[in-house]
Amino acid sequence: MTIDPRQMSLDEQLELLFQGTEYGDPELERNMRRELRQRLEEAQRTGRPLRVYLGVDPRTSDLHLGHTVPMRKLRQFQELGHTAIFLIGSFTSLVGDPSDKDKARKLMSFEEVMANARTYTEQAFKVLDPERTVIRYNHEWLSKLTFGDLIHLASHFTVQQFLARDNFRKRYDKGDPIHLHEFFYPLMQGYDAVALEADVQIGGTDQTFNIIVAGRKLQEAHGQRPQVGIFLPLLPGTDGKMKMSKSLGNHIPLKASPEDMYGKIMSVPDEAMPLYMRLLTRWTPKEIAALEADLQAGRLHPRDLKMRIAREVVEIFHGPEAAARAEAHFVRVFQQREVPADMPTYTLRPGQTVLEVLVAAGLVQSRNEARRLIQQRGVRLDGQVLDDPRAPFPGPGVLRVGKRRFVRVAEAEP
RNA sequence: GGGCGGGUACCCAAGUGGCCAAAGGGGGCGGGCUGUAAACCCGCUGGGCUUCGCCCUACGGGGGUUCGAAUCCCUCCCCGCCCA
Repeated sequence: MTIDPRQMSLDEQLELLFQGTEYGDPELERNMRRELRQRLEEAQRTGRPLRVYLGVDPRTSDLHLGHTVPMRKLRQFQELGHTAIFLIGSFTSLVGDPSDKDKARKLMSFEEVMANARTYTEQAFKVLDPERTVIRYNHEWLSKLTFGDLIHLASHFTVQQFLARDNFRKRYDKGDPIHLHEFFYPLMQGYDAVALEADVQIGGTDQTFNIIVAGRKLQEAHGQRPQVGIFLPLLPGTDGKMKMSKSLGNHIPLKASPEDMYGKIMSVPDEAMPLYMRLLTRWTPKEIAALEADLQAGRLHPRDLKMRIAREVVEIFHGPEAAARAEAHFVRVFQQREVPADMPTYTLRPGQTVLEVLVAAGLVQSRNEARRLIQQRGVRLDGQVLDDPRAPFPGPGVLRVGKRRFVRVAEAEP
């Protein structure tokens, strides 16, 4: 669905672009709205599209649902005819953004980062329009800065400004280390805006400092008009509380299988569903309000709402057929407690014990783990609990560990 | 550079010679409950084994004292605070 900008008034465009955004400070939001309106108006008048960018740091090998929130905002700009720049933080990743962390991050090697960057770009086009996306890498300019350049950039800021950021503040107050190089991160990101001559930068609410304080200031210092910051709420992870991130282990990867993505969404606590609806689905605010009203009135079971959300999200990334299959799988395995349609096969070798099969089939990580699971009655063959690790394996069937680990055990070929 | 305080399992954090494979919390996993892989309750959570117990490896690295060390000593590395 492409939006024809000529069919939307300036104010309608502005409304769309600000939909779902979150600004802690109403003053900031007013200013950003005003500035964006002005730029949209200029773009329309001069025919020069805005340069809108979103940066991601490829510190891990996969994008997750949290990344897609600002990416979809970028997509909206694309659809309104603007230039979308997907910036890979090939250089900033080496340091890691201190914004969302309460501790310093490991330094990474350039090789690691570039390997991750490749997988990022592939995954990014699940959301962005490849025809209208410019991919850039910030090592292109950041690695060329001299020490003198760095000092010049740094001279625009005070230590107090940095220490006023709550994440640095907290670490400072707790006596946790703050490494000097972490202060360079906002400078680097700010310089990205300069190098890209960005009109707009999109980011999560944790990016306020990097975008507003660092980016705008450095652009001004370089004689550019400061960019407009568009901020989106942070998507909570599978724990329902903390920001989704791989390092916290609460992420849902984009490359998860449809079944896995569906299930992971179902495992997110109910309380997080309002945000999931708003940040991940294609539903309009009106539709969301109606669903919430139904939920309130008891006409809609919380689980059913979650299932709809899960299906919608899987559909966005894997298409309608895969989403339907994922839902069927979920109903079958978790509601009806039946075995899934597909599962890996393990071929039995003569004389194997229960314990040996569990290990050999890769269902457990160690023999002790297998013993524990057996003791906890978490191992079943065709529904029968197996309670003796040393017993010979009974025979072919569906071997299940816990709720979601399955292997079809087959008889050895004669 | 000096003084003081620290470095404990996936994370946070107790423990200051044996009762410590190490309290507690989080996370993860298993079970129960549930028309949710939600919430809630119970349990488990280093590896190996001939498993009411035994062996190995583990409390920043290395070395030592001791019948015995996460706990004491030496040394090295790293962090915080104060001073310079």
